[in-house]
Amino acid sequence: MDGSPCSPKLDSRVSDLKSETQASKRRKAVEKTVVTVRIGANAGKEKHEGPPSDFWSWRKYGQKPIKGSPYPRGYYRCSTSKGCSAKKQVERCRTDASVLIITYTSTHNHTGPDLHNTNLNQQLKESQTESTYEPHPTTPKQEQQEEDNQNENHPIVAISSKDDNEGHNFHYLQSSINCSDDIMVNQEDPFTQNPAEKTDDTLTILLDEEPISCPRMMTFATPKSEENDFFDELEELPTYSAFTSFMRGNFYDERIPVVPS
DNA sequence: CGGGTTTGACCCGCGC
DNA sequence: GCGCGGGTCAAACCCG
Repeated sequence: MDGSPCSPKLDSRVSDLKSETQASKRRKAVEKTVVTVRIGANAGKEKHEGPPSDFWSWRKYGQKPIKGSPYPRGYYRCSTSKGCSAKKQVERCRTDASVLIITYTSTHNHTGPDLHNTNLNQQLKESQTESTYEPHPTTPKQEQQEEDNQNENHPIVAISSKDDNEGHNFHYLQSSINCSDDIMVNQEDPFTQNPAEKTDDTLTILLDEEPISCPRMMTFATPKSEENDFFDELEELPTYSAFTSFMRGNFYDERIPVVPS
Protein backbone atom coordinates (compact mmCIF):
# COMPACT_ATOMS: atom_id res chain seq x y z
CA MET A 1 0.00 0.00 0.00
CA ASP A 2 2.63 2.41 -0.44
CA GLY A 3 4.19 1.77 -3.73
CA SER A 4 1.19 2.79 -5.62
CA PRO A 5 -0.06 6.21 -6.05
CA CYS A 6 0.23 6.86 -2.42
CA SER A 7 3.83 6.63 -1.59
CA PRO A 8 4.86 8.23 1.61
CA LYS A 9 5.83 11.21 -0.35
CA LEU A 10 2.60 11.55 -2.07
CA ASP A 11 1.15 11.41 1.28
CA SER A 12 1.89 15.01 1.62
CA ARG A 13 -0.53 15.75 -1.06
CA VAL A 14 -2.88 13.34 0.37
CA SER A 15 -2.59 14.93 3.69
CA ASP A 16 -3.52 18.06 1.98
CA LEU A 17 -6.67 16.53 0.84
CA LYS A 18 -7.34 14.92 4.06
CA SER A 19 -5.87 17.67 6.05
CA GLU A 20 -9.23 18.41 7.33
CA THR A 21 -10.10 14.88 8.00
CA GLN A 22 -6.86 14.13 9.62
CA ALA A 23 -6.90 17.21 11.64
CA SER A 24 -10.28 16.45 12.98
CA LYS A 25 -9.75 12.82 13.35
CA ARG A 26 -6.70 12.99 15.45
CA ARG A 27 -6.82 13.49 19.11
CA LYS A 28 -8.49 16.78 18.74
CA ALA A 29 -11.64 14.91 18.48
CA VAL A 30 -14.59 16.68 17.23
CA GLU A 31 -18.01 15.85 18.34
CA LYS A 32 -18.12 12.54 20.01
CA THR A 33 -21.04 10.60 21.20
CA VAL A 34 -20.32 7.62 23.29
CA VAL A 35 -22.91 4.98 23.49
CA THR A 36 -22.52 2.19 25.89
CA VAL A 37 -24.45 -0.86 25.05
CA ARG A 38 -24.79 -3.62 27.48
CA ILE A 39 -25.47 -6.95 26.07
CA GLY A 40 -26.66 -9.68 28.26
CA ALA A 41 -23.73 -11.21 29.97
CA ASN A 42 -24.09 -14.56 28.38
CA ALA A 43 -27.38 -14.51 26.83
CA GLY A 44 -26.47 -17.79 25.37
CA LYS A 45 -26.59 -16.57 21.88
CA GLU A 46 -23.69 -17.17 19.62
CA LYS A 47 -24.18 -14.72 16.94
CA HIS A 48 -23.10 -11.29 17.68
CA GLU A 49 -24.13 -8.40 19.71
CA GLY A 50 -23.32 -5.99 17.03
CA PRO A 51 -23.64 -2.32 17.27
CA PRO A 52 -26.33 -1.50 14.85
CA SER A 53 -26.72 1.89 16.32
CA ASP A 54 -28.81 3.29 13.55
CA PHE A 55 -30.32 2.52 10.26
CA TRP A 56 -27.45 3.88 8.34
CA SER A 57 -25.07 1.66 6.57
CA TRP A 58 -21.64 1.44 8.05
CA ARG A 59 -18.56 0.20 6.36
CA LYS A 60 -15.70 -1.03 8.40
CA TYR A 61 -12.47 0.58 7.39
CA GLY A 62 -10.19 -0.56 10.09
CA GLN A 63 -9.65 -2.44 13.24
CA LYS A 64 -6.97 -2.09 15.81
CA PRO A 65 -6.08 -3.73 19.04
CA ILE A 66 -6.27 -1.30 21.86
CA LYS A 67 -3.64 -1.19 24.49
CA GLY A 68 -4.93 -2.50 27.70
CA SER A 69 -7.95 -3.97 26.14
CA PRO A 70 -8.24 -7.57 25.08
CA TYR A 71 -10.72 -6.55 22.50
CA PRO A 72 -9.94 -4.76 19.26
CA ARG A 73 -11.63 -1.58 18.25
CA GLY A 74 -13.41 -1.45 14.97
CA TYR A 75 -13.63 1.65 12.87
CA TYR A 76 -16.70 2.23 10.81
CA ARG A 77 -17.64 4.85 8.35
CA CYS A 78 -21.04 5.73 7.08
CA SER A 79 -21.55 4.21 3.69
CA THR A 80 -25.05 5.42 3.27
CA SER A 81 -23.83 8.54 1.64
CA LYS A 82 -20.57 9.08 -0.12
CA GLY A 83 -19.81 12.41 1.34
CA CYS A 84 -20.94 11.47 4.76
CA SER A 85 -18.18 11.86 7.27
CA ALA A 86 -20.00 10.12 10.04
CA LYS A 87 -17.86 7.55 11.73
CA LYS A 88 -18.09 5.34 14.64
CA GLN A 89 -15.80 3.23 16.71
CA VAL A 90 -16.95 0.04 18.24
CA GLU A 91 -15.11 -1.55 21.03
CA ARG A 92 -15.80 -3.75 23.95
CA CYS A 93 -15.40 -2.67 27.47
CA ARG A 94 -12.23 -4.26 28.66
CA THR A 95 -13.66 -4.78 32.08
CA ASP A 96 -16.94 -6.05 30.93
CA ALA A 97 -17.05 -7.92 27.70
CA SER A 98 -20.77 -7.68 27.77
CA VAL A 99 -20.52 -3.97 27.31
CA LEU A 100 -20.04 -2.42 23.94
CA ILE A 101 -18.69 1.07 23.68
CA ILE A 102 -19.75 2.76 20.52
CA THR A 103 -18.28 6.12 19.83
CA TYR A 104 -19.84 8.20 17.14
CA THR A 105 -17.69 10.80 15.51
CA SER A 106 -18.94 13.50 13.27
CA THR A 107 -22.45 13.56 12.11
CA HIS A 108 -24.24 12.47 9.02
CA ASN A 109 -24.36 15.24 6.55
CA HIS A 110 -27.33 13.68 4.96
CA THR A 111 -30.66 12.61 6.10
CA GLY A 112 -31.35 9.07 6.93
CA PRO A 113 -32.38 6.62 4.31
CA ASP A 114 -35.62 8.40 3.79
CA LEU A 115 -37.16 7.04 6.83
CA HIS A 116 -39.93 9.46 6.60
CA ASN A 117 -40.80 8.25 3.23
CA THR A 118 -42.85 5.35 2.34
CA ASN A 119 -39.93 3.08 2.12
CA LEU A 120 -39.94 2.47 5.72
CA ASN A 121 -39.77 -1.16 5.15
CA GLN A 122 -36.81 -0.72 3.00
CA GLN A 123 -35.14 1.36 5.55
CA LEU A 124 -35.72 -1.22 8.07
CA LYS A 125 -34.39 -3.74 5.78
CA GLU A 126 -31.31 -1.75 5.34
CA SER A 127 -30.98 -1.24 8.96
CA GLN A 128 -31.11 -4.90 9.37
CA THR A 129 -28.55 -5.34 6.78
CA GLU A 130 -26.29 -2.97 8.44
CA SER A 131 -26.66 -4.86 11.57
CA THR A 132 -24.50 -7.31 9.85
CA TYR A 133 -21.66 -4.98 9.80
CA GLU A 134 -20.90 -5.60 13.36
CA PRO A 135 -17.44 -5.84 14.67
CA HIS A 136 -17.29 -9.26 13.29
CA PRO A 137 -19.99 -9.14 10.80
CA THR A 138 -19.89 -11.41 7.93
CA THR A 139 -16.81 -13.14 8.99
CA PRO A 140 -17.44 -15.50 11.78
CA LYS A 141 -13.85 -16.30 11.96
CA GLN A 142 -11.99 -15.65 15.07
CA GLU A 143 -13.49 -13.14 17.34
CA GLN A 144 -16.54 -15.15 17.34
CA GLN A 145 -15.42 -16.44 20.62
CA GLU A 146 -15.39 -13.20 22.36
CA GLU A 147 -18.67 -12.28 21.06
CA ASP A 148 -20.10 -15.48 22.18
CA ASN A 149 -19.67 -14.48 25.67
CA GLN A 150 -21.84 -11.59 25.43
CA ASN A 151 -24.77 -11.74 23.34
CA GLU A 152 -27.52 -9.82 24.46
CA ASN A 153 -30.56 -10.49 26.17
CA HIS A 154 -31.04 -7.19 27.73
CA PRO A 155 -29.59 -4.51 25.64
CA ILE A 156 -28.61 -1.71 27.83
CA VAL A 157 -27.47 1.47 26.38
CA ALA A 158 -25.82 4.45 27.78
CA ILE A 159 -25.36 7.44 25.67
CA SER A 160 -22.78 9.93 26.55
CA SER A 161 -22.32 13.18 24.87
CA LYS A 162 -18.89 14.48 24.47
CA ASP A 163 -17.89 17.70 23.04
CA ASP A 164 -14.60 18.68 21.76
CA ASN A 165 -13.78 21.71 23.73
CA GLU A 166 -16.53 23.37 25.55
CA GLY A 167 -18.09 20.61 27.42
CA HIS A 168 -21.55 20.51 26.21
CA ASN A 169 -21.79 20.75 22.54
CA PHE A 170 -24.42 18.34 21.64
CA HIS A 171 -25.97 15.20 22.75
CA TYR A 172 -27.43 12.32 21.09
CA LEU A 173 -30.42 12.92 23.11
CA GLN A 174 -33.06 10.48 22.61
CA SER A 175 -36.31 11.94 23.48
CA SER A 176 -38.38 10.53 26.19
CA ILE A 177 -39.38 7.59 24.27
CA ASN A 178 -40.59 4.33 25.41
CA CYS A 179 -37.10 3.21 25.67
CA SER A 180 -35.95 6.21 27.48
CA ASP A 181 -35.82 4.10 30.51
CA ASP A 182 -33.41 1.87 28.87
CA ILE A 183 -31.23 4.53 27.57
CA MET A 184 -28.82 6.39 29.61
CA VAL A 185 -27.43 9.67 28.68
CA ASN A 186 -24.23 10.53 30.29
CA GLN A 187 -22.26 13.63 29.94
CA GLU A 188 -19.05 11.93 30.45
CA ASP A 189 -17.18 9.37 28.64
CA PRO A 190 -17.76 5.95 29.99
CA PHE A 191 -14.12 5.38 29.69
CA THR A 192 -13.01 8.44 31.45
CA GLN A 193 -14.34 7.12 34.59
CA ASN A 194 -13.63 3.85 36.17
CA PRO A 195 -14.72 1.44 33.60
CA ALA A 196 -15.63 -1.06 36.14
CA GLU A 197 -17.56 1.20 38.31
CA LYS A 198 -19.16 3.39 35.83
CA THR A 199 -19.90 0.66 33.48
CA ASP A 200 -21.38 -1.42 36.08
CA ASP A 201 -23.18 1.42 37.55
CA THR A 202 -24.48 2.94 34.45
CA LEU A 203 -25.42 -0.19 32.83
CA THR A 204 -26.95 -1.62 35.84
CA ILE A 205 -29.27 1.23 35.96
CA LEU A 206 -30.36 0.70 32.49
CA LEU A 207 -33.03 -1.58 31.57
CA ASP A 208 -32.28 -4.96 32.67
CA GLU A 209 -35.49 -6.63 32.21
CA GLU A 210 -37.42 -4.34 30.05
CA PRO A 211 -36.00 -5.01 26.68
CA ILE A 212 -39.46 -5.60 25.61
CA SER A 213 -40.29 -2.10 24.79
CA CYS A 214 -37.45 -1.81 22.42
CA PRO A 215 -37.66 -5.13 20.77
CA ARG A 216 -41.20 -4.37 20.29
CA MET A 217 -40.46 -1.31 18.39
CA MET A 218 -38.15 -3.24 16.27
CA THR A 219 -40.76 -5.79 15.73
CA PHE A 220 -43.24 -3.33 14.69
CA ALA A 221 -40.71 -1.67 12.57
CA THR A 222 -39.27 -4.79 11.14
CA PRO A 223 -41.80 -6.84 9.37
CA LYS A 224 -39.32 -9.54 8.81
CA SER A 225 -39.59 -12.42 11.10
CA GLU A 226 -36.33 -14.00 10.27
CA GLU A 227 -34.22 -10.99 10.38
CA ASN A 228 -36.27 -9.83 13.14
CA ASP A 229 -35.29 -12.69 15.23
CA PHE A 230 -31.78 -12.26 14.24
CA PHE A 231 -31.99 -8.62 14.87
CA ASP A 232 -33.52 -9.21 18.12
CA GLU A 233 -30.21 -10.33 19.28
CA LEU A 234 -28.14 -7.51 18.08
CA GLU A 235 -30.44 -4.67 18.20
CA GLU A 236 -29.54 -2.03 20.59
CA LEU A 237 -31.12 0.87 22.08
CA PRO A 238 -29.48 3.38 19.89
CA THR A 239 -31.47 1.93 17.18
CA TYR A 240 -34.55 2.15 19.14
CA SER A 241 -33.87 5.58 20.24
CA ALA A 242 -33.22 6.60 16.75
CA PHE A 243 -36.18 4.82 15.59
CA THR A 244 -38.40 6.05 18.19
CA SER A 245 -37.22 9.50 17.76
CA PHE A 246 -37.64 9.43 14.10
CA MET A 247 -40.94 7.85 14.58
CA ARG A 248 -41.95 10.72 16.65
CA GLY A 249 -40.86 12.99 13.93
CA ASN A 250 -38.15 14.58 15.90
CA PHE A 251 -35.56 12.15 15.00
CA TYR A 252 -33.16 14.49 13.42
CA ASP A 253 -33.85 17.29 15.67
CA GLU A 254 -32.87 15.21 18.53
CA ARG A 255 -29.98 13.37 17.19
CA ILE A 256 -28.28 16.01 15.21
CA PRO A 257 -25.70 17.36 17.48
CA VAL A 258 -24.97 20.98 17.30
CA VAL A 259 -21.34 21.45 16.91
CA PRO A 260 -20.18 24.98 17.13
CA SER A 261 -16.80 23.84 16.03
C1' DC B 1 -19.86 -7.68 -10.39
C1' DG B 2 -20.32 -4.86 -6.50
C1' DG B 3 -20.05 -4.02 -1.84
C1' DG B 4 -18.02 -4.99 2.32
C1' DT B 5 -14.45 -7.02 5.40
C1' DT B 6 -9.74 -8.03 6.63
C1' DT B 7 -5.09 -6.86 7.46
C1' DG B 8 -0.70 -4.45 7.27
C1' DA B 9 1.55 -0.20 6.85
C1' DC B 10 1.80 4.68 7.44
C1' DC B 11 1.02 9.08 9.68
C1' DC B 12 0.38 12.03 13.37
C1' DG B 13 -0.78 13.67 18.05
C1' DC B 14 0.50 13.28 22.74
C1' DG B 15 3.17 12.08 26.73
C1' DC B 16 7.53 11.47 28.81
C1' DG C 1 13.47 14.60 20.74
C1' DC C 2 11.80 9.90 21.01
C1' DG C 3 8.56 6.49 21.59
C1' DC C 4 3.87 4.90 22.09
C1' DG C 5 -0.54 4.47 20.73
C1' DG C 6 -4.42 5.60 18.10
C1' DG C 7 -6.66 6.45 13.60
C1' DT C 8 -6.88 6.00 8.58
C1' DC C 9 -5.74 4.32 4.07
C1' DA C 10 -5.32 1.04 0.65
C1' DA C 11 -4.80 -3.59 -1.55
C1' DA C 12 -6.42 -8.15 -1.37
C1' DC C 13 -9.90 -11.27 -0.37
C1' DC C 14 -14.62 -12.91 0.45
C1' DC C 15 -19.52 -13.07 0.14
C1' DG C 16 -24.03 -12.07 -1.77
